[in-house]
Amino acid sequence: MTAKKRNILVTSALPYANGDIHIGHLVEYLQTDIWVRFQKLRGHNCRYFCADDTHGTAITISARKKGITEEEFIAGVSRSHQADFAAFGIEFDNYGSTNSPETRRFCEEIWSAIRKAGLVEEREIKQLYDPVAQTFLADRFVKGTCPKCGRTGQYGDSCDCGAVYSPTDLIDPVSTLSNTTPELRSATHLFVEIERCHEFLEDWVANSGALQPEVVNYLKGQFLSDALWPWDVSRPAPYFGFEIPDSPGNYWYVWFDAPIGYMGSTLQWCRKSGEDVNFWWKNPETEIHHFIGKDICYFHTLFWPAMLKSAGYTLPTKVHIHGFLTVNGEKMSKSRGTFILARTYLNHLNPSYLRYFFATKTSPRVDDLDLNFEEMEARINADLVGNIVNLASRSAKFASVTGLGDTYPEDGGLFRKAADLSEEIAAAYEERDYGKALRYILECGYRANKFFEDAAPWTIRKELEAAGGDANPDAFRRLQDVATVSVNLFRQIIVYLTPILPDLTRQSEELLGCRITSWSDASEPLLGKKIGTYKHMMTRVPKEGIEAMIEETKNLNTPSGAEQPPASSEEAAPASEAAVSDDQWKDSGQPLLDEPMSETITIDDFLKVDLRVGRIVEAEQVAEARKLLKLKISLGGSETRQVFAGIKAAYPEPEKLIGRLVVFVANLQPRKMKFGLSEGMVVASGPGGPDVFLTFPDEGAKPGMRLH
RNA sequence: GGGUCAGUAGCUCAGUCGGUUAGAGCGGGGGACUCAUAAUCCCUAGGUCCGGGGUUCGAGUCCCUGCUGACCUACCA
Repeated sequence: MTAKKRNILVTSALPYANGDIHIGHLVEYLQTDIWVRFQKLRGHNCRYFCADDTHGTAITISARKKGITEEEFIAGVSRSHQADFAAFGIEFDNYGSTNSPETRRFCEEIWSAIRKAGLVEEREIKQLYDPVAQTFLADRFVKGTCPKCGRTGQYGDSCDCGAVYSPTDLIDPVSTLSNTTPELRSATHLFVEIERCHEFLEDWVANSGALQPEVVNYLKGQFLSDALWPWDVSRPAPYFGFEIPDSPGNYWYVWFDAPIGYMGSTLQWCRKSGEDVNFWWKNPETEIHHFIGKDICYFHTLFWPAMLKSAGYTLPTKVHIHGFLTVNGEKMSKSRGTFILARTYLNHLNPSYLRYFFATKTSPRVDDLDLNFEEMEARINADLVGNIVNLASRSAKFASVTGLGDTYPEDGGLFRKAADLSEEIAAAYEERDYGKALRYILECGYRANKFFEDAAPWTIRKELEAAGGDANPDAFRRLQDVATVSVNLFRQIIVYLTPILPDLTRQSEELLGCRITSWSDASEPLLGKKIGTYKHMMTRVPKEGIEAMIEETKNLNTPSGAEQPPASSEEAAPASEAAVSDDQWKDSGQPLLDEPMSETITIDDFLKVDLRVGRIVEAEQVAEARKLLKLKISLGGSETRQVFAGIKAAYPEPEKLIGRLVVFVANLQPRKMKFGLSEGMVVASGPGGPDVFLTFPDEGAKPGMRLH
């Protein structure tokens, strides 16, 4: 290892102060934390800074909903974020907030620099304004009818039909904040003419080495091949953020101050620790590493370097860009129970599992990363518990009897071999290729277990016992040798794993009676020590923990769940009364009890569902399917849809359905099923199985008619 | 429609500058052992390296083309 001590400043993207930390966030913070711990273990002067991203309209809205000020709101979120991070062992040197005097200081400095550089232009733009909520409306806060196809309930920027437009083009626009009609107002906005940095950016992107090759391609093809659009960095009051000093009534857009929050957080730490902020941000001898997700690549690879460059700050040494998290191969989903909050995870599973599993999946590429629970279980159980922790468990049992010898015994070159891997493993960590690092580390584990197996210390112990006490010093010596080797091989592995599993290191230190403070500890054997009694370091992944976590996530997200716990009982009460009421039909209240009413929706919500009268023109069994019938629904004219409906048990003779009219959900996203594409849904009631009852329109209805 | 990336054993992946019989872990099958959290160790399973062309003495590895998938983008990030 080179003796040169590097200065390394590291950041993770600032989490937005508008929601809880979930496992998707953790992909980034865990991989950054691992990288930082690695650099520190290598003896470098490394600091990790982060902060909450606290500005913008969304924060104001959330605070209002709770009836508190924005400052109160973000303070609460910050506490919760930091608690979650700490529980996962993510250690920042400073965790700040963009709503801080330190961040404001840098905003002002950088702003005046880009003003001076002639990058700022003013322009009038027309925008929808909500007079009730007293705010200008971003695209996603306006809904209305698409000017092209006439669909209702579309967002301000685009329609499901594919049309793209500006919110001012919407017919009957409605503010989603107040449900009132917004008015058109014009306002002055400030734009950064980033195109003036085009040449610099092109060069930096291509030649700095700061970006992954696929990112370079992406930026070149997607942005740098054309003129760069001016960047709108201001928002008119009221806006929760910092007022622009030379443009009263205007505020910096949240994305202007977010990356500057990195600097603000650094300064905060500098003030506490007596360091010079310029040593970290204006120093060619200091490296700056940003870890971000691919969604915010644009801001960090174009705007941010342009801002830094204009203000004379150090450009990023490396922007480490990672992909998104999927769960069981799909996007995280609230209803499937895979939109898992950090806290929910912590309620059921050991954070080390996730640290380890994410590490196995981490590569320097921008690829998405999949969390498959079965795979996670298998890898933790096999790699960590079976291979590595088990090595400690089995060797410590003997080592605690014999202690470690004073000289390192002959081990067939195993210790040497693992020590020789030191730089390769380090290189893999450095490149953020933790999966590769772990492959090397696990090899050490296999070799160590094999050594232990071949040496068979349990048979040596039997020799000892047969001889009775100390009567066989040779056997004792051999037993001590085996223990010394295997404990040391274990310790090497633990040194290498320390960035990923700091808790496991702590437990190992206790067992070994010796701290692990440096990467080079892996190259020096530990000798002449007593070894403590082994205590379990890690248990296998509890299946029920995973299930309970998913269950809890589902409950957090269903209307009848934790948010409104009394809902079902309250609503059930009147239904029970109905059951005993004296109406002539004597209908039971049971169905309503079985499936309580959903929460209230607006007419717009309802209109989203396009219900049509359809005629079943074909109906057939799907031989291999347990529950499905294949239907062809005509909507009149030549319009037909193929549908797979789970009604086989209720309608065992599909040919009897042919010709009948049904109510049909016509705009449901098509779904690929095992037997083909299902392009909608027929409406039916009942609990399922044989008790499914299709809904038939009254006489006179024609295929294609919409239900209102 | 344009772009980026990927497609290697049931699963997750490794395969450096093109070079000899394509690898690992998990899982499966068989065996051994008992120190250890049913963990460990040994043996084994045989995949047209997505398909098709081409370059080459030689291609999983380079070029072209097709297919499939993920993501981005579709004249406001």
